[in-house]
Amino acid sequence: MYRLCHPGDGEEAPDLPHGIVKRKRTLKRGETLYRAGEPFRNVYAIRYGSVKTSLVTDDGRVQVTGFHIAGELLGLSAIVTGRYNCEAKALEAAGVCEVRFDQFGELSRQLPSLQYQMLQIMSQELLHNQELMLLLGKKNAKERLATYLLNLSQRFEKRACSYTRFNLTMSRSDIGNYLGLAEETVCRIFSLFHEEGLVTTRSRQIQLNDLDRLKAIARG
Amino acid sequence: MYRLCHPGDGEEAPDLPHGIVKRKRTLKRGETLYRAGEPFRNVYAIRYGSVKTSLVTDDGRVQVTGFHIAGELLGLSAIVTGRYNCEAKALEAAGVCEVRFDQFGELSRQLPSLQYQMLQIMSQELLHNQELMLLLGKKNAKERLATYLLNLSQRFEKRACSYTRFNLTMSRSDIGNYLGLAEETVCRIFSLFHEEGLVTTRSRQIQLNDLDRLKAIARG
DNA sequence: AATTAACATTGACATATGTCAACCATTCCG
DNA sequence: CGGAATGGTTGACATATGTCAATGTTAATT
Repeated sequence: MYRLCHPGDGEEAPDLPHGIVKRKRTLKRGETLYRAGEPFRNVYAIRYGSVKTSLVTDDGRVQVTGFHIAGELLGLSAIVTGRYNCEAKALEAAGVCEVRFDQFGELSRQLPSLQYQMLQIMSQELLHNQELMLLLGKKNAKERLATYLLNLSQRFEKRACSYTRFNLTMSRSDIGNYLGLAEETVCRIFSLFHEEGLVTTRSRQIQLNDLDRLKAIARG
Repeated sequence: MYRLCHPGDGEEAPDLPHGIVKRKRTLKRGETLYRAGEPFRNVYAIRYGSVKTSLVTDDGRVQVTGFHIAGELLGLSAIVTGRYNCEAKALEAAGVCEVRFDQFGELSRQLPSLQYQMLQIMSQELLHNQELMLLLGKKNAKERLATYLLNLSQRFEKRACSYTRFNLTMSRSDIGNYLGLAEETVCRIFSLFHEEGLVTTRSRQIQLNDLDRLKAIARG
């Protein structure tokens, strides 16, 4: 499978012409990659670390729209308006490849598979969004959190990371915000899952002890 | 702007080679265009009428994921898996252009703008999904319904239809389902808006009497 | 290492919205 | 046209989750 940028420890990805097209960039925890309203120039492939994206409404409410980890692509929803509609912020030290979008047309003539790949990525994101709609529209708090944990788990699995034990780089408040729940509700459900032996949490470290039961909960 | 298929009364769109690439199809009210799990072969451009898409969970819960009107494109989230993940059903008599997806690669070599167009459309959809996340995650019932009505209004406006007076082709139950609300709640809010003179409803006909105030409500 | 700030947890209580039920209005179809 | 089916409305009441507040814990900073 074609990759815009290989996630990993920092070796240069061989797929694209060097230099012009992509540029590496590192972010400290809390640093902003782009803000809502800024002109759209680049998409970003995450090499390592994690990034959250969020929208702000006129009246100041915030909606976290996603958490993104190594191998994922950021900024695609900005294509249509030419401006980023959300802001992207590093949740921990992170590295990204900056890919200039205005060179995409050119690039995909040289590399026809890129076009196909792009459709795949965007389609994947649409699919994910639909699952999220289901979560936000129809699931209760337990189901939401279980679904969330399993989704993270799967994404780590794809990236050859441990999928039963990982670090939640986002705060409870971020999780709640993303899932349409209050921070306190997230805490309570974590405690509940902990009591029932489903997960073991120590601060932001989490271990999933019973994937099957979690799946059953996620389904309802 | 390039169009896959011109919405309207049925004249053949001149943009694409006839025949091979696209085929017209008409649907009666309630008829299914595709079902979840079916192999993905086509995307569909709606020429007239309206279509709803919905997901079903293992335990039988349904989530309406969208309502689609003339000029909009259906099926893009199926690209990545090769199967439709939701089902699409006509809300009223409708006409669509069927566009074979396996000819897209070929086609966009002939018509380079198509590729660009495709990115635009998908990006637009991602953007819309994010607004929906905000709605489902952060807005209360009144805000949701106001947002919904305004969104429909805007889409009709783009298509040169009346944007203050239109027909809701979907049931209250569908609207509620889509917005993460009970059918009864939707009814109550409609009644409330009606009492306050914001809208005039007679069954499924609706007239928006005060867009500005609706906008204020939608924002919170 | 001590101090401070940010984050997490838990309890008590409030409330928006869901659920259940009865009834009314439209639309569909023979 | 009439009767049945589907869809819409309203009320009474239940409840999941939010809000507010107090306290504990972890991480950042000097």
